[in-house]
Amino acid sequence: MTVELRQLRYFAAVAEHLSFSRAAKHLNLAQQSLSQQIRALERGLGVRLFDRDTRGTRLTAAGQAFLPEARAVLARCDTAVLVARRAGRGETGHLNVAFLTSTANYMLPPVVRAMRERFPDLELTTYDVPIDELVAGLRTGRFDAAFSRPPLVPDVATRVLAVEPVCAVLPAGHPLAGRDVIHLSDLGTENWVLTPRDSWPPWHAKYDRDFAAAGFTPRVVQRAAGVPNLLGLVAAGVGVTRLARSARSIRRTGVVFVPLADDHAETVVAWMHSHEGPVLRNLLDVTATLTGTANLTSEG
Amino acid sequence: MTVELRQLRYFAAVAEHLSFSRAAKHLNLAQQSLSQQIRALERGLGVRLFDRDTRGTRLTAAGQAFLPEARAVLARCDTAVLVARRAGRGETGHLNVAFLTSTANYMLPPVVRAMRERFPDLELTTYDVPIDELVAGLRTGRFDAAFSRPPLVPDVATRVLAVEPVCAVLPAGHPLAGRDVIHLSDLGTENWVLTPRDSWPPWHAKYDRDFAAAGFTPRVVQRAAGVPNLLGLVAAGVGVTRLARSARSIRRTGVVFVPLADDHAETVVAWMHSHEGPVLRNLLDVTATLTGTANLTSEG
DNA sequence: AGCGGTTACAGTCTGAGCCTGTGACCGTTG
DNA sequence: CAACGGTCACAGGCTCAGACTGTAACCGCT
Repeated sequence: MTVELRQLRYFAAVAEHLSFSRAAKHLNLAQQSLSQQIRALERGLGVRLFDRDTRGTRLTAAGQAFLPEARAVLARCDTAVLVARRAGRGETGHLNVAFLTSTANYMLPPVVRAMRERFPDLELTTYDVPIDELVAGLRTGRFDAAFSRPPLVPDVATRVLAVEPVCAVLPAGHPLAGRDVIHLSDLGTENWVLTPRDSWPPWHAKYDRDFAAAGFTPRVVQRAAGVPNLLGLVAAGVGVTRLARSARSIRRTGVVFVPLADDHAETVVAWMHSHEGPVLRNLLDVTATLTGTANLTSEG
Repeated sequence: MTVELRQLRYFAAVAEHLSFSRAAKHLNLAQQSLSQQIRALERGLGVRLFDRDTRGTRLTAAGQAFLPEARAVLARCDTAVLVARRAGRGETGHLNVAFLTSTANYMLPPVVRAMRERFPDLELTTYDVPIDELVAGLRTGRFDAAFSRPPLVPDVATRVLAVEPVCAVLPAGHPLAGRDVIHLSDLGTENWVLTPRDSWPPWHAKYDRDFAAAGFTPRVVQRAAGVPNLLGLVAAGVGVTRLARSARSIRRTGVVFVPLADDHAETVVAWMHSHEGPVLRNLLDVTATLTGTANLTSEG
């Protein structure tokens, strides 16, 4: 037979009280049962741990050597249980989180700050990626979660965190730059700069529907990947574009953001239902808390 | 319910094989029993450790966190068992050993060397003490064992390790210095130097019997505690004395050792039966081995 | 001698740990 | 699409370990 933790607890109690009777009371056990368990432990080890007679109980030298060891085993097991329970609650472990480049500047700081405060022992790794890599990463499990615009694919779960106006982005000095709000149809005759069609087809499909509803097909004179590049082209007078208002913080010169009537952009947290675990649930809880207490898109 | 080592072993096996069926075979257990035990562990912890379906078994994040902890507990327990067993065999622990001053020079080196070789993890402390302190130390438990002349008291157990001639110790140039052997009665008219009567009464009682059997009462002109002091007095011509031959190594000038007919001195290991333990038994075994392989009194 | 305390032995009972049998599910094969 | 072989989990049964109570043996105190 092998040693069991129950026996180590019994042994440590007898060693502490130097009395089977008192230890048994402490353990809520009959003294006879305790005596039996200690004898079984001694038989199992092949070592006498206590000298005892009707006057009392004393540790043998082997018992004295074994006591700190037994206590260390018990303490180590308590630690193991704690580690398991904390991991089970998602308080420890690892989380890989992707940020769509255009949302990273205003989403990453509050999310990372809040997660570090709530779960200081959680290891959080963040990635700044374009949309196609983001969705692929979620699907393969490389990313546990992502902050993005809605990817518009059925297998990725999302929850909206923030909604903000979509703006026409015009070169400084543009005739419409001073308006409080304009309609997409007002830009039917402008040159446009947009991201590559293959950068994320579901989004371009939506753009096509939006322009058709406005009654025109945009004259795309240049394509560029990434919001900073689009902003540069607009500032250079190459064309206009359409972006969420929070993109204003990326470039502040040479461009003007004018809200488009009836158009909004959502920021979402995205994940795969099939890859859920306690750490991810904690992240979702934290982001739910964030949306109730702060205007996320104004930061950056 | 609390966690038991058996469950940790089962958990580690399933984690290693990533299969209940294979782990059960490895553990010589029915797969159904293993499944039950793991579920009981998960209920006890309140944490799911494995994801499983008909395709296979995978560790959850909590399971991954728990695995090294579980293995550490099992390893720590193996260590505890080893510590207990080694202590039970007397391979570790502490031993306090006293040496009668006059036997230390030739007994201490081989005893300490042999014990250190046989039990490198045993902590050995040696003391150089006079006979009264030596016996008192055995009785109180301060010393676990002692090397000495026979203390001639009934409650101290002894085992003879060596026997050597007893010699008359004469000043250099003494008329009897050139003899091969003399009788105690030859020294009836000499001045004598001896240790104080109260240094160890049982020994002086024996000295009295020895002198009476030789037919005289020694004229003790000086008393001195300790063999080196006695030798100095003999060298100074103050008187003669009687010592074991091994005392020759303490002082080599001004004195001559002439064997006394029919007189021998024993060197013993001494201990209290009521204070026995595995470490002491090991020491006794080691000393028994020493006496069979070396002439102890010739060293020093 | 009686009492109160200690630990250990003996007999009994209950439930935990193991067994076997089998169900439900999944992937592969013919 | 049915049969097969593999997986893990449920159900029922059996044995014995761990708990109980009762009591013996021993020791120190009064």
